[in-house]
Order: sequence, then structure tokens, then C-alpha cells
Amino acid sequence: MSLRVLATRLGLSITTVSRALDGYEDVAPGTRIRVREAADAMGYRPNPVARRLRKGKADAIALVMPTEPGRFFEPAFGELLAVIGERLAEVRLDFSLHAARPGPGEAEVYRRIVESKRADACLILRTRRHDERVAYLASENFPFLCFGRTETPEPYAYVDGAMEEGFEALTSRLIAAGRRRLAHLAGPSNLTYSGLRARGFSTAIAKAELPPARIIETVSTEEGGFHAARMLLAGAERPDAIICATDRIALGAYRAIAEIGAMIGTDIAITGHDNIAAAAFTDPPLTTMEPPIQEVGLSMVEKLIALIGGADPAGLQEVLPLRQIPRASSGETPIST
Amino acid sequence: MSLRVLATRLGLSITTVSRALDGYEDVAPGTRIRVREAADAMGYRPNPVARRLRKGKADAIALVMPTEPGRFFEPAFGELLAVIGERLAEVRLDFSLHAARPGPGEAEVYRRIVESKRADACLILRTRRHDERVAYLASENFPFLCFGRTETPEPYAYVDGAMEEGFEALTSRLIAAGRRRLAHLAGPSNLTYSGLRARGFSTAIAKAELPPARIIETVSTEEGGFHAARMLLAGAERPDAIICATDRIALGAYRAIAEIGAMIGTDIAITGHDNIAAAAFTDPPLTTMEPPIQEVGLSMVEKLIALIGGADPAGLQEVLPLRQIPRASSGETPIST
DNA sequence: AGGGATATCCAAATCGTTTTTTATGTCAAG
DNA sequence: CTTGACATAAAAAACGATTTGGATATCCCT
Repeated sequence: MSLRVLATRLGLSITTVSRALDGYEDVAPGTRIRVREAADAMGYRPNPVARRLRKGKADAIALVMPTEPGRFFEPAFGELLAVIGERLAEVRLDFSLHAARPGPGEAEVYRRIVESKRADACLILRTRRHDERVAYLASENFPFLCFGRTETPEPYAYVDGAMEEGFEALTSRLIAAGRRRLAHLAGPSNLTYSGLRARGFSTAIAKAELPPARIIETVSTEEGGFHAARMLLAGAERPDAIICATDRIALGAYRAIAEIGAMIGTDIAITGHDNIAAAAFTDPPLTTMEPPIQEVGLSMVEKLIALIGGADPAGLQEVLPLRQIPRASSGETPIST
Repeated sequence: MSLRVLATRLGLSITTVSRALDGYEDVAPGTRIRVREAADAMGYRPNPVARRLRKGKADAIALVMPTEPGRFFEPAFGELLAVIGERLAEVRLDFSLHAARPGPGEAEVYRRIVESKRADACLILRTRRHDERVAYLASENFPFLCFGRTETPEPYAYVDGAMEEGFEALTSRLIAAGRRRLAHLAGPSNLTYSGLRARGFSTAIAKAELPPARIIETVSTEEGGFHAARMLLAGAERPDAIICATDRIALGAYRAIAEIGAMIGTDIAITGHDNIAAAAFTDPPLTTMEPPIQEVGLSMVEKLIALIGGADPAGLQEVLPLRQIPRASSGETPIST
């Protein structure tokens, strides 16, 4: 069903039909109605490809999943994809997904998106401290939005959680509750979030005038957390609180602690970040904090739209507060789930 | 960088340049090389939108995420998306993501894809026993592939795990190990997989000539599993094995069992399905089975390509075997993780 | 030299829109 | 009666590729 057949069937020109459907003023109200009704009746849908070609817009947002061998997928990504996907559909934007493992091939994926105008803007996940993707897209003047911050001199748009504040608050709370031998299991140091979380942790330690605490870096998986926690527990002075960068790391730590027969929540407090679905059902339930994924996703779409419209990235930076979710694993609220 | 400027700069016609790049025989080898080199040098990339318009192909696969309020995202979806995304990129197909919660709005999303030719084929997730999506796409002659089977008279393409066999084998194993009071926590009955898993379970019970076992239906979340397990444990005769339809359900059951102070693996065996990342690190580690996601994803892409090429869906049906992963939660292998 | 292959190349049509420009009335003002 | 303004509609030119159906030149036979 093209404009042409609709036009001939109506005895009008393609132009008029097109303008009628778009609600231009220079088509008589009567014709407009007639055209609209006919279009509805015949189930006419403008061909998005033709429209894109003509308008020079892709009407699409691209997202590149950072895939890595193994069980890498961040639990929050799924929900985020869902929120973004639903919102994008509402505003009639397509959502194109690409996959690339960090490394040399990654650049190629982004280049394809940019050079072939496959999207009007793109969304960067797992932002790194020094991120070639940010450098590239900025240099190409291609609109992009980061989930998470990076360290770049140029202004760029981002949405992020207030992790530094969140981790400081959490750590301070544990110190106030009497914990003294705290340790932190951090994520990979090339990812910005790891540094922010570690900094929040360290700040709380410093403010309490405790000696610098141990920080061990690991990958954000159960396995990473397990091994890192094991290392920690093998040390001379066993910690009485382990602040984990993510829930998955915390789950790994659970197992390492079970191995040595210590009690989580009493002997050793454990905390995470993300509030993954399982966190409320571990034994004991895991103290964590939760980024407002719904809000993050919606904010992202608004920002992406603004960027496509030519908005200044510098004005599109947002840090959203995290919700603290105390549960029994930190020994603060022994009963709640 | 369009064909036109490339052509003028080379002193050739658009036609010749286009054909040279496509490797047609009717352009002189010398010119072909010259054109190719110039195209490379100038970084020419054909505009995919223009090509699509002309060829009448979207060069894209669509996937509609079944979003549901709450923590719905199936853990395996993330990996699946990654595998599919990587493979699609290799074969130069775009991957467009859509979101729709099951219900009246869902049909609209699919209609949009079909009517506006936004994709050449689409992938259906969370296939239901009676699936309007299957009916619709089949009636429109739109190529589609299901992850999971459905109950439809028409032939359709699918990839699925051998769940019935898997659950029967697992259940039989537990019976052989001495369990007698088995129960099953099933997924939502409108989803095909729930029925298949339950049937595998029931078959094993019947073959062992045990009395029909309890089956409780619940949503596939930790919370669902928790409540269902609680209900089960409140009954007169406490089960000595709970076969859960999914790992998430199993994790919820863990908590319900912890509540009553029973021992998982000895008092009560627990099993799941999916082998989510956390399963190896629960206490005790969870016995489960794993669909070959990598293989599933690759097979899906091959089938989708075949479907686009006009292949008969009836010839594109595949059931892949699951890998059994016995761990301590079933009391079979008390030490392994 | 005429006629048919063969090898190269190109003009023009096409895909389905949007947008710019032009045409055709109608009416009021001068 | 002419002119200009206004309302409405349509013709034509894009957008950037692919593809059809020539065109032109060369060469080989006879």
C-alpha cells in the first residue's frame, strides 16, 4: 500500500495525499478528512525506509551490547532494554541492537553505525574510564549518551547513579554500626563505576579515621567475587564487613564465607549493589542499593531525543540517587527481607 | 559519500561504479580495481536505507521483548541476544529490538513490524501454548521463528530445548536415588515450556509407578518459587524432592526451605533449569540443566536466514538436548560445585 | 565490407516518500 | 477589466542506491 495507489484511488495527486496525512494547512479540510479516512480504511502505513531516505534521518537509536565470553550480561541491562524499548516505541523510534566484545573489533561496529547512518544517536553501556568509543563518537560529532561517566575533557551526555555517595553512605552506616575491619571487592578498574564505588568506600573509611582498608579488584561475576573473597578471608586479619561492588560479586562472596563457616550478617557483613532479583531471596537476604532503572531508562530516551534535536551534551548530564536497601546480610536489620 | 560523487570523481557513471563494487562481470577488471580502490580510499559505504528501499528488503531481523511489570527478564535472554547480535552482524543483518508486554498492545507491535516492513523476519520469545503472534504472523505469511514450541496446526519454525526428556531424566535419577515424595513447581501454564517440563516430570513419576505427584504452578521468579514452595511445605506430607521449572523458582524455594530449617540436598532435593550464573554459587550449589544457548542462537540465525530465503518452516524445527548439571542440591554429588 | 559476437559502459527507470516549485482557480480591490 | 492575493492542488525534484535495457566500440569471420 503506497501513497501512489492511495492517490490514484482517491483521484488526487501523491503530493496532496502526503500533505493531507501530515496535516498541512494548504489542503482543504474536506479533502484532508477524505484522505485520512481512505488511508485508515485501506490500512495505509508510510514506508519507513522511503521516508528515512528522503528525510536523511534513521529514526533509530543504536545500542551496542558489550558482550564478553562467559556469563557477562549485567542483570540490569535486561530491564533497561525493556524500559528503553517501550519508550522508544511510543515516540516512534526504532531500536537497533548491535553486539561487540570490547577489543579491536568494537571500533568497527561503531564505525559501521556512524558511517552508514544506521542510527541518529547511540547509547554506550559499560562506560570505561578511558573510552575510545566516546572519543570516536565525539570526534565524529555523532550524538551519543553514556550509561555511566567517563574521564574525558570534552563535554558529553550521560545518565548515571550516585554510586560514590551511595557507597559512602552505606560504608559509613556499617562503621556506625560498629564494623571496623572493612574491605571492598571492586569491579574491573577500567570501568568508571568501579572507581566511583571504591572512592565512596574509601571516603567513608577516611572520614571515620580508620586505617586505609583493603580493596581487591575482580570481575563482576559470582566466580570473581568468590575468588576475591577467598583471598580476602585467607588474610591475617579477617574482615568484619565486605562491601561488594555488585550483587553478583556479593553472591560469590557468600559462598566463600560459607566455606569457612562464618556467619553472614553477624560475623561478616556483606553488601552489594544492583538489587538483582535474587538478592531478596539469598540466605540471609542481601543488603544492597538499587539504581532507579525505570527512571534511568526514561531519562535516557529523553536525552537521546534532545541530542538528536541538536541539544548541547553538556546540558544533558544527570546523576540519579540510589535507593538503599538494608537487609539482614549487613546485620543492620536482622529480620526484613 | 554517495555513489554519485564517487562516480563523478572517477569519471564514470553511477551504474558502472555500482556494478564494479558488486563485482559484476560486465565491468573491465582494470576499472573494477580502480573503482574499488577509490571507494576504499574515500571510505565509501553504500547507504543501507537507499539500498533497502530499492531492494525492498529490510535486511533486518526483529525481536519483540516480552516485557512484564517486575523483574521478569529471563536470565538466558541476555546471552541469547548477545549471540544472535554477534552472528547477525557477521551476516550483515540489522537487529531491531521492540518491547511489548503481553496483552492487547502486543498485537499492535507485531502489526507495526509486519505492515511497515521493518524487518524481513521476526523472532518470538516466550512462546505460549496458544499464541496469537504465531497465528497472526502465519496468516500474514511473514517469516518468523519461535524460541520454544507452541500448539498450532500449521507448520512453523522453532528452536527449543529437549525439556521433556531433560525433566524426565532428572526426575528418574532422583527416584533412582531413593526419593519418593517428589513435587514439581511449574511455570505459568500458558507458556509451552511449563507443560513440557511438567510432562517430563510426570512421565518419570508414572514410569516409576509412584502415585501422581503434586504440581504447583507459579510465575518464574524467586518470589513465585518462594510462595509456591511454602505452600508445598505447609502440606501434610513434606516432599523429599522439589523439581523446579526454573532456577529462579528454585532459588525462591531455597529460602522457603531455609525458613523451616530443613537441609537442602539431604532432607529435600532441589533442582532447577537454566543454569543461571548464580546456580553454581548458591549454598548448596544448585542441580540444574542447561540449554546450549550458543548453539541455540546460532541455529536461530541460520534458520531465520533460511526463512527469509523462502525456506519451508516445516523443515526448520530443531530440539536441542540439554546438559544435565548435577550439584549438591539434589544430594547426588555432595561435593561438586 | 558486412554481419554478428563480445566487451564495456551508461541513461533512465525504479523503490516510496517529502519538499520545493509551479499551476489553476476564485475573489476582492483598484 | 486588470492585478494581486489567496486557497487549493499538482508536477517535479530530490534522497541514494539497484537494475533494465540499450549504446558504442572492437574484433573476428566470411
